[in-house]
Amino acid sequence: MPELPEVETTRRGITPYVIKQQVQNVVIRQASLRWPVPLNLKQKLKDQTIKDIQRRAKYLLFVTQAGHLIIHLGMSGSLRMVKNKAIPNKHDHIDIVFNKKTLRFHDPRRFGAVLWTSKDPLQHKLLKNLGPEPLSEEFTGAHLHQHAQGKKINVKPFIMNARIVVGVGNIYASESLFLSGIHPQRSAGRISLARYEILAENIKQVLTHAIELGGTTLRDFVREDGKPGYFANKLNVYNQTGMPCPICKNPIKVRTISQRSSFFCVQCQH
DNA sequence: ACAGTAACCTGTTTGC
DNA sequence: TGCAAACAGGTTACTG
Repeated sequence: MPELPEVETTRRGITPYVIKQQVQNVVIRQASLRWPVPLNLKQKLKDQTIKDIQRRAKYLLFVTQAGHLIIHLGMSGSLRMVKNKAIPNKHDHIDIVFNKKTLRFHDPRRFGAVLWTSKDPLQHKLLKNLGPEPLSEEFTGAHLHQHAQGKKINVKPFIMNARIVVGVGNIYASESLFLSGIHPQRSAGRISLARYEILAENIKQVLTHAIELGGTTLRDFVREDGKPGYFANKLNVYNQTGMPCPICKNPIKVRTISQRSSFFCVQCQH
């Protein structure tokens, strides 16, 4: 479900409710997620105070004195603040209970992850090989161009590779390629530096815009308060098969590239 | 090193 | 209408 804007929207939404709050209890109803939820999570988290919530790629990092709680939402995960007495629904796998409210992790497909580390979270196996944040100065067209040299992979899966740049998922990959006039199946190694500079800029723009609108709700993404994000109204090509291209009015096409649906305009993208 | 594919899991949509 | 196949916002792990 969530790409970077949805994870960032979640982070901003829940932060006011959990910052400086002490964990009263941890309830694990389902420990079988993408990786097993640590059996000692309750023991680690209980009585800890959440100092901050940071984000690296699509991982949320809950900072405490004793270590970091790492949460990834996978394809269908969401975090919501609920009343402490709220009765759990199906797929409400984990509760982090605070004094006033409860943070509830919901994830039907269970591709998400809830982990704990006492060490530097950035050195965690899942985080240490990640590429730059797309909204950082480190991420540039030159960065993309440099890493694309000699690569035959299609540019769409290339920009979705978290070792190259993090946070660009299936929606925003299609959207940023459209804005850049680049065909999703062009070989990554055969794109000029000038075009990569345009692409990097468009990735930043589209992610920033999506964050401002609270992310994209296609089916079940909800913010911490249960409301949707409004970027779905702004999509140019994603999920727009057959609709007129906003630029040339030709119908938008869909094609499977690297096992993912890709949406584009044959007229405007080369 | 790289490219392509299968896998993890459940719910919803699509097509016959 | 019913049933089965296809598909869904992510990422790792395996294959050749």
